[in-house]
Amino acid sequence: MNDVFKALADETRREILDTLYAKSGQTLGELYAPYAKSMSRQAVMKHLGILEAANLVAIVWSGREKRHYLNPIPIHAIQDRWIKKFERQRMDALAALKTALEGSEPKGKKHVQS
Amino acid sequence: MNDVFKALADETRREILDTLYAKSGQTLGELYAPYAKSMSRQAVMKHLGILEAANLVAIVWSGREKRHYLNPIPIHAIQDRWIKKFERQRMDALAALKTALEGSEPKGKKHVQS
DNA sequence: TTGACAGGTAACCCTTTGGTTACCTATACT
DNA sequence: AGTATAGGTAACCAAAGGGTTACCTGTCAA
Repeated sequence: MNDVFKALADETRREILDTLYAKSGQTLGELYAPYAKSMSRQAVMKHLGILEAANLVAIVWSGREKRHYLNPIPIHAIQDRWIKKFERQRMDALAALKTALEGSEPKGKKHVQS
Repeated sequence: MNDVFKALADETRREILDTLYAKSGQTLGELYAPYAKSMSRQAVMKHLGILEAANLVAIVWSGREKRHYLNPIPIHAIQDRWIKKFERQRMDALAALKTALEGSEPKGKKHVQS
């Protein structure tokens, strides 16, 4: 799961996933197009390689074309095994935070740092 | 939001959030304890600094002690503004992926790469 | 069969990151 | 007042990251 978090840490890679979300099965050439002015094809290839290694993208070759398919499973795994937990007690945590922030400056003995 | 993804990309930092989830309001010393054998207090401090910068953790000083509180909002934001979308069409994406994988090796003309 | 096209490999470069050590500051305790 | 305690700063380091350029390979179409 660490690979997935690492993969998602990069803006470009998240954009690529968004692009594949909009239309799965795109080739490297197609995925590269939007970045043609900002980075090399090889750079995009590296990003796709990382997404592939994290299993976020599955590859299907057809002839000389490589098609990229979004695999939603790892994202779901993160949602399910990690985020869900924090989501569950969100209000509790917020309440605790609020209380802590409130009770933190009486009588000048304690002080908060924004 | 990029800061949040970056912050979550590190295993240690995710562990720290887990620790704060279990018990919010811990001091640096307390949070450092589990890592005492594997890394320096300063290293843990840096991680906390990154979590703080990403607004995942809020600080309250009381005397010479620094209390760390989990802030669940950024995690919720990621869940809501990013993951939710993928979650929504999960089955569609999986179906498309499955179809692509199936239709990819007839007549030896096409081949799949695991 | 040859050339254009889709993609891959490798070496290299600079910056960021995660960690270290050494030393400093501020609060609390006695 | 003096010392232990909680935390902070700074300089430094090796490795990982994101990118580049140059060149190679495999497939399609004329």
